[in-house]
Amino acid sequence: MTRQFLADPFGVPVAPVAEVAPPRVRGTKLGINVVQQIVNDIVRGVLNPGSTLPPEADLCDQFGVSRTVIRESVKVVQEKGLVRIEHGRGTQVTDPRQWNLLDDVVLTAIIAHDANLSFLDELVATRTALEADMAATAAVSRAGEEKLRISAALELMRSKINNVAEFAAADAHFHDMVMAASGNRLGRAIVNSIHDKARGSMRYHGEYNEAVMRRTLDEHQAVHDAIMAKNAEAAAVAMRAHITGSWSRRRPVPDADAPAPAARRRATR
Amino acid sequence: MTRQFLADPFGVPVAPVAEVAPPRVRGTKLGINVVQQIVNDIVRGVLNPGSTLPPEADLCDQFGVSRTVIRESVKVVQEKGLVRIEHGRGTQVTDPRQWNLLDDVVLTAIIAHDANLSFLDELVATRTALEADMAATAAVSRAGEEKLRISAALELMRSKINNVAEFAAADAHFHDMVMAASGNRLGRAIVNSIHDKARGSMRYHGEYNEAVMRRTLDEHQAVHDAIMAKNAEAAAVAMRAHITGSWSRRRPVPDADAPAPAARRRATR
DNA sequence: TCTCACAGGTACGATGTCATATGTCACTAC
DNA sequence: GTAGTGACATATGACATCGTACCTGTGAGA
Repeated sequence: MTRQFLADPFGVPVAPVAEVAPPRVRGTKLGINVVQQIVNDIVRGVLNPGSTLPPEADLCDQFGVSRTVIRESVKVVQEKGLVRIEHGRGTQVTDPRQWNLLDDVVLTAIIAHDANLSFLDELVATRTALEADMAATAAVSRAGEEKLRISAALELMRSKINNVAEFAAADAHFHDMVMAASGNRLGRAIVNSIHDKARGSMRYHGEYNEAVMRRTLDEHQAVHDAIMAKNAEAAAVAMRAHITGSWSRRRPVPDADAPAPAARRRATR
Repeated sequence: MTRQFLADPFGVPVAPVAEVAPPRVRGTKLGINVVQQIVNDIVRGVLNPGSTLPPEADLCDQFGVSRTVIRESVKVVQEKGLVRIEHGRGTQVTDPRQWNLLDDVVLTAIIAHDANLSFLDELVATRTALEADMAATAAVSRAGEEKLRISAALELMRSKINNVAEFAAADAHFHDMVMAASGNRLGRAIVNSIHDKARGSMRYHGEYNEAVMRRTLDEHQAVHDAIMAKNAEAAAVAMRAHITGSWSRRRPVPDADAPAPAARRRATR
C-alpha cells in the first residue's frame, strides 16, 4: 500500500481527475462519482494523510457539480473514515488506521491498488479465522434447524456441479449457512462484507473447472461431517484447510518478499 | 434484539422523538443528532425493516432543521446500511443483515438495546477468534521490531499496575502491538473498532482491582512468552483463554436461555 | 381489456444567502 | 519589544427556494 504508481511531482492537492465532460449517465447519482474519485485519490496516495482537500468551491469546479453534491459526498467520505472535516479549517485526510476497511468503496479501491496482493492475504486470513471459529461453534450449537440447512446447502452444491454460476452461488450459500448456525451475527456480517470483494478480485488464474468443483465439494463435505459429528475441533480444522487451500491454489503469484500473514500457516486449530 | 421495550401501538413510522426545543448546543453539528435519532429508532425497532421513512419535508418539521441537514443525515444513515434511498419512491429501512454492525453509531445503539447481552457475546467471540489467530501469526512472524514492542508493552503494563486508568490503556496497547506484529491490518482494524465499545459497554460488575490486574498481567505474560517462543499454537490458546476468561469473569449474568455462541467454549486451538 | 398520458409525491440537484469557526496579520497599548 | 485586540480572508454549517428526474397510481381513450 505504500508503493506509489504515479508519483505526485507537484505536491499540490489538486485532484488530477475530472477534467471536463460530466457524462451524466441517466440514472446514476452525481455523488457516487465524486465519492469514488476522492476515495481513489486518497487510497492511491495522491492525497496523502495529513494533507488538506481543496475547499468545497474548488471541488465544485473540478467535478463540475454544485456545492450540494460536494458537501454530501465529502461527508460520505468522512463517514468512511478517510477524511476529517473541520469547521473553518478545511478537510484533512486521516491516518490510514482510521479508515473503514470494510466499506465497499474503500475496500474496492484498496484491492485495486493492492499491487502485491498483501491486502488480499490479510482478507483471507481474517476470513479464515472467523469462519473456522464459527464452524467450530456451529458444531457444538444446539440449533438443529440451522444444521439441516447446512446439509441442504451441501446437497444443493452437489446438484449444481454442472452449472458454474449456480455452483458458485451454492458454495457461498453453504458458507453462509454454517455461519448462521453459529449464531454469530457479527462475524457473519463481517465475512459476508468481505467475501464478495475477495472473490471478485481474486483474479483467478484457473476458473472453476470440474476438478476444482469436485475438490471444493469434498472439502465442504468434510466441514459438514465434522459439524454433524459435533466435533468442533475437526470442523475448525476442515474449514481452515478449505479456505486457505482454496486461496493458495488460486493465488496468482507465490509472492516471495511479502510474507502472507496467515494464509501460509498450516491449520493449527 | 427482537424484544421490544416500548410497543409501538400506532404502527406508523412517525418518529416519536424530536418534539420541540432544538437545544442547538454551540459547537455541535445538527446532523449528528438527526443521525443518532434515526439510527436509534431503527435499531430499537420503532422503524421496522421494510417500512418507509417520512419524506424529507416531514423530517424537516420533526427535527426542526432544513432539508440540507436532513438530506445529508439520511445519506449518512444509508451509508451505515440501515436504509436504502430510492429516487422518487422514498427511503426504506433495510434488512438487519445489511446493517454495518461495525459502525460506531450503529454499534452503540445495538449494544444499548441489547437486553440479554447476546450481541456482546458475539462481539467477544469475534474478537477472540481474530486475536487468537493474530497472536498465532505474530508468533511465527519474522518481524523482530514488532516483537520488541510487545515486550515493551508488557513492561509498560507492569509499571502501571498502580494506576488503573493507565493500566487499562497499557492493556489495550499490548493487544494492539500483538495485532500489529501479525501484520494483519484488516483484522487489527476490525478488533480495534469493536474493542472500545465492548470495554465501555461491559457494564463491569467488579471494576479493575489489584487481583484482576495481576491476573491480567499473568495472562498477558503467557501470551508474550508463547509468541517469543515462536509457538503459534500456544499463543493462540493463551490469547483465547485470556479474552474468554476475562469476559466470563466480567459478564454480569450467566444468561441461562440464550447460549453464548463461543465465549463459553474452551480454548480449542 | 389494454395502453398511455397525466398528476401527485418523492428524491435529486443548483443556486444564493447568511451564519459560524478558524487562522493570519497589522495595529495598538503597555 | 511583547502581548492583546480586532479586522479580514477563508473555510464549513445551515437555510430557503427553485427546477428536474423518477416512480406510481389513476383514469380516459382506443
